[in-house]
Amino acid sequence: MDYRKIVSEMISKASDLEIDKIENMIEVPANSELGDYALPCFKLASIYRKAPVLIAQELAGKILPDSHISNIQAVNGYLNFFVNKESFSASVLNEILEKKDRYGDDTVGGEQTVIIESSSPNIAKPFHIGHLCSTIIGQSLYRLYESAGYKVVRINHLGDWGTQFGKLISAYKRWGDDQAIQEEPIKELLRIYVKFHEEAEKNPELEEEARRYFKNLEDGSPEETRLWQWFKDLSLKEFNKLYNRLGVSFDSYNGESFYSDKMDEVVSLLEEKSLLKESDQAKIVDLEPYNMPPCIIVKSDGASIYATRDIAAAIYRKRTYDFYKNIYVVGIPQALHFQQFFKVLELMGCEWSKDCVHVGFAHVRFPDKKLSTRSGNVIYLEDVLDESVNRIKEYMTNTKLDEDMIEPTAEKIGIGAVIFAFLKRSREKEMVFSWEETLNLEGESGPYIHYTYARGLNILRKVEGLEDRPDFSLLKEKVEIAIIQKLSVLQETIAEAISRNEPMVIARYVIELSKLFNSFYNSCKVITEEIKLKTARAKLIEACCIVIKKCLYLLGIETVDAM
RNA sequence: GUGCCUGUAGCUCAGCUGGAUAGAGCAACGGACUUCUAAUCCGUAGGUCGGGGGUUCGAAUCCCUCCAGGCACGCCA
Repeated sequence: MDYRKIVSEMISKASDLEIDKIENMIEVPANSELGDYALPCFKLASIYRKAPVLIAQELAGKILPDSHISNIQAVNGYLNFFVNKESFSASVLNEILEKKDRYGDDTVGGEQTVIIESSSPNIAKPFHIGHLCSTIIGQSLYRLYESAGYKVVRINHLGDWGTQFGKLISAYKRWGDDQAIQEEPIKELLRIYVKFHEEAEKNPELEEEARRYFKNLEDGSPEETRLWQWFKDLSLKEFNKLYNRLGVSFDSYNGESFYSDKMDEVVSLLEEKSLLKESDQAKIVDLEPYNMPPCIIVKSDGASIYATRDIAAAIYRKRTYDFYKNIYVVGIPQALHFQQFFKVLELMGCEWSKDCVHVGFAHVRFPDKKLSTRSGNVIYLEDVLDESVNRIKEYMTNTKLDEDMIEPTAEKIGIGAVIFAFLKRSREKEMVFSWEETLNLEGESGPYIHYTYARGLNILRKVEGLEDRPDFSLLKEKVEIAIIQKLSVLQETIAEAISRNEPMVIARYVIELSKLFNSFYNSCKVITEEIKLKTARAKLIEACCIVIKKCLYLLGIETVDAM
C-alpha cells in the first residue's frame, strides 16, 4: 500500500496539479502529531496567487476522508493527512510478515549491471583501516543495489603491479627468509620492504636494481614472475582470512596486472583522437581547458602509469559487462585522479563516462601515530577486529549462552561493532580513529542493535498460544504506531541510500527503529497480555526483527539470535 | 597559489534537492531491575547552526565574502 501515492492522488483530484509533482512535494512531518503526510502549500502560492494558508484550507475542504485517510487538516499553510491507523498497520505489518527478508526489495534496477570496485588492497602490504572503509562501503552498496533489483559485479582491483614489486623482489633476494615469510607473510614482506627503503636511503643503487627487477617482471622473466606469483598467493590467502571474517566476497580479482597488456590499445586510441601531447618526454592528455592538471598516460621512461591502467580497466569493464553504473569506492584523496580519467574517457568519445562514479570516503586519521607503509607504522585490521571481539567477550561474563556459543557470538558482535562504527557516519567526513569510539558498546552502536534484535527474538521464543489472525487495530500505543510508521519507510530509505551511495542512511534508520523498539520493550508487555493483544504485539515484534535483520544485512553485519 | 571537502550542544555526529519548536549518542545530573536479557528505558540540563552580508513569505540548508582546519595539485596509486 503506497500511502504517498494515495495522498497525492487525492490532492491531484482536488487541484489540477500533476500527480508526480505533488508526490515530490509531499513530506512526512517531523512531529507525527501533526499528521502522517503533509503538503506544504507555500510553493502553490505563486501558482494560485493566493496565500498558502488559504490554499491549504480550500484543499482541505475539497478532499474527503476515505478508508485509507481518516482525516485531513489545514494548519499554518500545511495540508496534513492522517492515515487510518488500523488499515495502515495491517497493511504494513502483513506485507512484512508475508515478504519476510524480501521486504523493502524493489525491481527498479531492472537487472541492469552495476559494477562496484572496492577493497583493492596492495599485494604484500598490510590490510589497513583505509581498505576496511572501502571494503565495507562496497559490501553495503552491493547489497543495497542488489536489493533494488540491480545485478552487481564486485571487483577487487588488487594492487598487484608496479615498481614496488621490483623493490620487493630486490629486498627478498637480499634479506628474504622463506620460513618467516611462510609463517607471517604480510608482516615479513613488510619488514623487508621497510628495510629496502631504509637501505635505499644510504644506497641509491638499490632503486635502480628494483627498477630492473620490475622490468624483468614486465618482460615475463620466469624467476621474477614466480616470486611475484608467490607473493600474490600468500597475500591473497591472508586477505581471504579477513574477507571471511567480514563475510565479504568478490566476483573478480582482476587487479592492475590484469590490464598490463591492455594499455597499448589505450595509447593508440588516444593517439588516433590526437589527444596525446609530449611534455618532458612523457605523454599526456592536456586538461587545461577543463581546469585540471594534465593526465599522464605514458611516463618519460616509457613505462605505464595508473591512469592508463584505470582507463584500460574502464573500457574492459564496459565491453565485458556493459554496465549501467561503474562505481569506484576509493578514498577522497584520489578524487582528482578520477575526475581526470573520467574526463579523458569522455574526450575519447566514451559517452558512458558519465556512468562512472567515484564514491569517495574520507581519510581515517589517527590521533598520535603517523602511519605509513614505508616506515612500517601500521594499524592492522586484524588487530582491530581481535580487540573488538575480545572486548565483547569481556562484556559477556553475565551471558546465559552456552560456553561453546560465546566465541562465535562475540565474533559476530565484535566485527559488527567495527563495521557499524564506520558505516554510521557520512563516508565523506573525516574520522579520527579511536578505540573508545569504535568499540563503544552503548548508545548508537552495533551491539545496541544486536541486543535489540536478540531481545526481540527472545520474546518470540517464549511467547505461546497465539491466535492465527492478528488484530493489528489493537496496537494503539504511541510507540507502536511510531514503530509501524518507521517500518513502512524501509523501501524509500533504501532508495535514498542508493541515490546517495551512502550506507549511513540505513545505519541511522536501523538505529531509530531500534530505539523505538527498546522503548516499546520497556513500556509494553507481551507474554503476560491477553491473547489478542499478545498476538498483535508478537507479530509486531516479528516484523521488527525481520526489518532489523534486513538492515544489518544491508550493512554487511550478521545477526546473533541471543547474547 | 589553485581546486575540492569540513566547521551544528563540553565531545562524536544527524539534519543540507529551503519549510511547522534545530535532533541523536556519549559525558553530567535525577529516576526505573521479585515481572519478556538494565549491552535497556524514562526524565533534567546543555546550541549566536564558524563570523558577516545577500536571495526568499521562510535559510543550519541556496549565493557572496571572510576566518579556522583537512586533502589534492605530471611521471606513486
